[in-house]
Amino acid sequence: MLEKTTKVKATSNLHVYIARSIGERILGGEFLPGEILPNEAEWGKAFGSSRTAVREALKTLTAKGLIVSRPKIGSRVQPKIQWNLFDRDVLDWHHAAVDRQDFLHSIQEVRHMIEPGVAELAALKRTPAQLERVVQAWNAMKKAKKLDQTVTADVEFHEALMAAANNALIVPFGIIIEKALSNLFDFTTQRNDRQSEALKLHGAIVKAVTSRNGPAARKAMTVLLNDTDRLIKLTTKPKAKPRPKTIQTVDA
Amino acid sequence: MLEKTTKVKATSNLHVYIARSIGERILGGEFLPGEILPNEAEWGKAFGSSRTAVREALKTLTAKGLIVSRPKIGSRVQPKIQWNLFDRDVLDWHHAAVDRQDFLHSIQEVRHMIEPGVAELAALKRTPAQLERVVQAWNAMKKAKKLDQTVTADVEFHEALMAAANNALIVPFGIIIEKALSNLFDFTTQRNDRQSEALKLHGAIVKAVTSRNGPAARKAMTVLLNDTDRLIKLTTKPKAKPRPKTIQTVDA
DNA sequence: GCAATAAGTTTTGTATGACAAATATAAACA
DNA sequence: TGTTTATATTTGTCATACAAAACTTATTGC
Repeated sequence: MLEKTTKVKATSNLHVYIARSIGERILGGEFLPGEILPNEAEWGKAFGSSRTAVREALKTLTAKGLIVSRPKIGSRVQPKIQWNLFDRDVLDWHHAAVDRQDFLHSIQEVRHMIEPGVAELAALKRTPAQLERVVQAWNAMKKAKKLDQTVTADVEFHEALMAAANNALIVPFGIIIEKALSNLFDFTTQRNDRQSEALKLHGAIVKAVTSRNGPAARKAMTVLLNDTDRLIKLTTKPKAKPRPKTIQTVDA
Repeated sequence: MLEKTTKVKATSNLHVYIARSIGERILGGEFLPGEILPNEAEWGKAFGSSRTAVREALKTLTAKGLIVSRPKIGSRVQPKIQWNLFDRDVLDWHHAAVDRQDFLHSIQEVRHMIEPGVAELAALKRTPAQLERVVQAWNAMKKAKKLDQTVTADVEFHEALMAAANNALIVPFGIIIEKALSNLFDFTTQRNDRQSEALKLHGAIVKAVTSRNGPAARKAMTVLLNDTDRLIKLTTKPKAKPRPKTIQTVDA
């Protein structure tokens, strides 16, 4: 089968490459939960590698919750509930397997749950240093010339906010934000007009966090997210699908 | 306190044991972000194991975002932002390293962000089968005789709700819920009086989800979480702090 | 002197072969 | 029929060797 050489990232590590290859196939639905993968020797033959490299790859997949291995049984794909979708790799593999707009929609739903609360907590619990980081990210957004600089600063802004919320369990969400914004980036290369609007909305958050106004921070974040929703809807307007009719995978 | 025998888990797998040992030490702060771990040969000597087993353990830690390895450099502890705290193992290791009440507090903060939204989405997007699962979990809560049955059913209830929200990115939160409730379990072995109250609050969620009433579901979940907060405060009453002064997150 | 280049060193990465341990399945037995 | 015992398969662990990467130091050329 023809592997696409594009975007392969020239992985210097064989076991990383193997892990990604198998991981993508699991996330892509080729191996369903409950099914047994080919055994290690077979993978080795398939990749032209040693069993050692295969095993290290499988340990990676195990660590991410995708499979479990047992002697005599082999490696079985775990139920989806075990999958670590908040893992950067798993998220990438998942992303490659689902419709882009559905993916963005899922992300925005989660952001709407998390980020207003994050903004509020940040406003209430931030330290001066944490505020400073948020402010600097905002300044970077203002100064940004190219779009990728804007995206980088934008991601930093949201991650700084999360750090300012002073809750370790919130930090992992940064990955979601990053994914969302870098995806949006691809959509919006030509819509620089949105820039100033987005800047203003971020500014409202900065102001609220600075003045320790929790409810205002929450509200400002909600406004920003609504604006992002609008942007997504604009740039990815559906054409052929009168009824989206997204069939959701029902878990057992 | 009498540990349940399952807690030790008598890991039959050496590399799992090694991964946990090193993982706990990283989460415990013994190896700080940016620092280099001992090399693979040294670990092997320390554990009396082969380099192979150590390497598989390190691949596990790498997959969970704790370290990165490079030739000639060694394995370096990643910045915390890379750590997959939503991973069951990492969460356990983290849990072992922080104050229990702080941990529960962090979890509840996140639950307050996520779960009202989950309940609302579930009410709006659930399928009949998904509702059925929620209802059955609730029935199991009613029927439960022993406390551990209650906890199991409670976890199932919240996970069923998450599944009913029909957003793949929400599923990983189940781990957080599980952790919170099993922790609460240890606290509340003697407070069976709470049971009927909790049941009623869960019932309100069932009703709202059944009637597809999003806002009511959101509200009912918030009420339940506030009750849980109260329970935590009761069972872990602070001694030196006369005024807890916990800032309650208010939903819009 | 100093920059570019080469050599050396350390650590992870990969390969190979062997055997141990676990466990589902089949066979033997009471 | 139900229980125990073999057996085959697959992962788990070990030991050893060499390749590849990347930092450090020495050498070379100007």
